[in-house]
Amino acid sequence: MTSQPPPDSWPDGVATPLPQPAASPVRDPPAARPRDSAATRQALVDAGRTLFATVGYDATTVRAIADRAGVNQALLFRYFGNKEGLFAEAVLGEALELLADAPRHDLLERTLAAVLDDEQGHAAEILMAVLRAAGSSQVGEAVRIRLGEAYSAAFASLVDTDDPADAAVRADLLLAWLLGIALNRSVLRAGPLHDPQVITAHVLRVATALLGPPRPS
Amino acid sequence: MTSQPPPDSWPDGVATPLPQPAASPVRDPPAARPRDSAATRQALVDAGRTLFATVGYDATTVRAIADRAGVNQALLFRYFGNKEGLFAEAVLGEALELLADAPRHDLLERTLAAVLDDEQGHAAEILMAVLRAAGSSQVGEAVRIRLGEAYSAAFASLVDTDDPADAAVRADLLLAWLLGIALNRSVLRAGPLHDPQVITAHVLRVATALLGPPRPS
DNA sequence: ATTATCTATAGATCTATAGATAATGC
DNA sequence: ATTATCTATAGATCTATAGATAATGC
Repeated sequence: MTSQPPPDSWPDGVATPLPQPAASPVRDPPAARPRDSAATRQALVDAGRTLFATVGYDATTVRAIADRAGVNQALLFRYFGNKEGLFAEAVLGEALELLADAPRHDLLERTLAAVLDDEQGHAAEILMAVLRAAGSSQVGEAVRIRLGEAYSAAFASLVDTDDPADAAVRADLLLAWLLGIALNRSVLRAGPLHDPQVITAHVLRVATALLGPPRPS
Repeated sequence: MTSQPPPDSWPDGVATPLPQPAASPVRDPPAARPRDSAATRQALVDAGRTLFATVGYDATTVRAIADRAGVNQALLFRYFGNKEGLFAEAVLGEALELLADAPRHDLLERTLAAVLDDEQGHAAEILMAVLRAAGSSQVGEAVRIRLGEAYSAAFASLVDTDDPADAAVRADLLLAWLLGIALNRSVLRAGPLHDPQVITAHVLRVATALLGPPRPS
């Protein structure tokens, strides 16, 4: 209600409006990239992924994406139809590929590492974008559900039980945990969950209690 | 990209635009409530809390709140200054009160119950609104942090350790879990995490592993 | 000639305000 | 006279489109 200084430190590389590469005041128009539709598409996909990951779907504007990509905003519509189209390609498509490529035995470790990756590598960005979109209302449920199911199924294979329903519950509980951790860290940048090693140790330890047989007895 | 039927089933009582009480086509203007600023304020607070809880802060428009409350949208600004002002009062203020009133010994059970409450009682709505706002970018970090710290501190008192930093980490991990569960359930309405009893059992069981001494040995 | 890119703008919101109207309190 | 409520609208976005311009390929 009072001062509320405009968020001076944002999630990541995304400073207040957006720190174009280093905005030296005047320079020749950014090399006037040679006409290259593939590169333009890719630039939009990359910019979109980053922004969706750092500020969420709703708060990411088409113009911000285009600006970050250094291309005209009309091209986003030319190549992806609309904002949702770009999201589907830049985030959902890549998230499914990511999962498809992953070996099962270290799925938890790898996903956790992506969630905890402060340098926000490729995988981490995709995951964050998905997780943040899950909190938003715009992006169609159908898509979220499709993706959720894929991850659910993958995690369910880690659970030590014969009951498929039980496996699904426990897998989703574990995913929910990762989601919560990711969101906590994205908001409270320097909060208690800042240290990846500490988090990993706790999560792996406790996950055995969650995934293992119901009562070790 | 293709059909994407407009979300026919929304989180809760909030159907597509909003199902005014039962919209019988023509009726006398809703009883033309007698002038009552206190009641108007309260109606706005209630409507805001519900909408923030079900569709999130960003996606909740001032007009939607006013419509749901059955009052003119200008009154929202008259009484709360702006959208953030209403959020602060309807959600943050109440969330802090909620916590202040809670006895410590069953804090986890009570919070969990609020998260899992499908009828979306008062406490559940407040909590959901907070949790969803945490995923949004609009609502000031300062506020989220303030609130996060309050809950963090409360949960930290549950942890069985002498190291305050360790207690904070584990408390936040538990909170993160509740946050993730809440979001999962708000999105995947009928997903694996639909049964409160099952969830409660798992969470309470596993929480002992998280909160208890590092290695029971 | 084809295709990538840009300009300009329509059209739909959405927050917020200024100022008029109407109901109470005295 | 005070105060609650409503009307009307400014001003800022934001998504999306139509159509012009300019760079390549032949």
